[in-house]
Amino acid sequence: MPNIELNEKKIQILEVAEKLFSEKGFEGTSIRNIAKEAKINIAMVSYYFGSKERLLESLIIYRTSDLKLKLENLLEEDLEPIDKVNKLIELYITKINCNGGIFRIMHFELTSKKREKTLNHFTELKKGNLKSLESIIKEGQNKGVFRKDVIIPLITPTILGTFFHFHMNKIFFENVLNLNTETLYNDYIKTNLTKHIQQTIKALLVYEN
Amino acid sequence: MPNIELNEKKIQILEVAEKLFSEKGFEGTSIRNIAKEAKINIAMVSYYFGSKERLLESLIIYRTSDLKLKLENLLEEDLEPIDKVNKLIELYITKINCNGGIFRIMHFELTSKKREKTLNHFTELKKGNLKSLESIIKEGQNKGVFRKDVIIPLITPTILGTFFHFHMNKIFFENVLNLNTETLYNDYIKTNLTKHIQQTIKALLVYEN
DNA sequence: TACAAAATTAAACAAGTGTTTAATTTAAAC
DNA sequence: GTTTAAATTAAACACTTGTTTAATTTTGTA
Repeated sequence: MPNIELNEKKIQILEVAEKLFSEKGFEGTSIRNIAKEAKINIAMVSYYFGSKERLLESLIIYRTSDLKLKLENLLEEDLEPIDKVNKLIELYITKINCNGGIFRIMHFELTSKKREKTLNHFTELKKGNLKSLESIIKEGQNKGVFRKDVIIPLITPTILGTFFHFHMNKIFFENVLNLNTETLYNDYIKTNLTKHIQQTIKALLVYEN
Repeated sequence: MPNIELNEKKIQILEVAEKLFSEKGFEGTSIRNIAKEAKINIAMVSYYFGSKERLLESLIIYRTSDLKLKLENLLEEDLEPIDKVNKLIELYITKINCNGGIFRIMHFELTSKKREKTLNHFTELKKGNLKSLESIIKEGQNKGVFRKDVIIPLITPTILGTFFHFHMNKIFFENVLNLNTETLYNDYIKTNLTKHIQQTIKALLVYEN
């Protein structure tokens, strides 16, 4: 196995792997599939990454490394709490939407009992994200603009879950909402779905029963 | 291949398959895994269901057949729209939660490009569910208790997505929320998570901006 | 008891899996 | 130009995959 850093070739392999994993799942994608699509020899995956499992690990780190940073920057900005929440939602969606399909893989494959060890990096990421969200919400609660009886850890499932569920039922929603082209579908996410989630979270945070 | 109806043995196989599929994914589970766990010969799966793919199909039909009925019954009940929505949420969660892990499989595996053909039954189910939800919401809108600018098809992603996302990150939330036993975890879903979703949807539906 | 259908089995099938090997080519350094 | 390390390759490795076969056992019926 060569140097641990990512070179051009490794990135090329990662991106092909991401595409195939997101289309056919981790188990459903063979190294030969990846090699063929990336036009490399099947031995190169083991040569560069060590194993298929470690390829997945590299992919996750490759894709998630800058999200943490962006979230932390958001905390420092001079914005009202509700605007921070809206920006956080937007950040999540654009980030996830721009990155091939890795988040779909994470959402899925990383929860299976088989892959508990690969989970570590992902768990740390999630804990960090939750902390960022927590500080925003608490700021809003202290300012008296957010209600205090919301369960903060359950807000992320609502944000991400809504998005993922929409994404996972792509074919269904393309059909129901008449999103015939890829552009229409992506625009719908960028505008309507994002707005729906923001509207939902805002209502949850400020609505007095 | 014998009779198409389900006998005791077929159900036993279905339930083992459900367990393993939900733990390790469809591709990650072999017929030999299923056969061993169900204590049957590996040929029996092909004998009873024809193929692994058709086994999955049978499993989905087996698990979803009564959900449609229960939803339609809910429509007929004499309840306020918001109570119907709350009951619908509760129905979804208990139904999904009681059924091993098939919904997790559906959520995932049925969205991959590989399995488009198996999708049909599932798509019909989703369309029916959406219609039921739509009629409840519109009733509320006509009565003037629900706002009229919500995008109805996006409500299901928020309900189910929140639940699934929580479920998929089980290990993470067990950790964060100190749900050390299986009972604690299930109770949390039954009470707090359900309430969170109901609270969220209610806020979305009645909150005036 | 005898017969036929259904259920069950072990074995084999061909194809695909991730990984390793050892040989060869390419690139870089001296 | 020679030497050394890295990159790339085809072939083989042992193993698992879903499915089928053909033989055997079990079950139900007349």
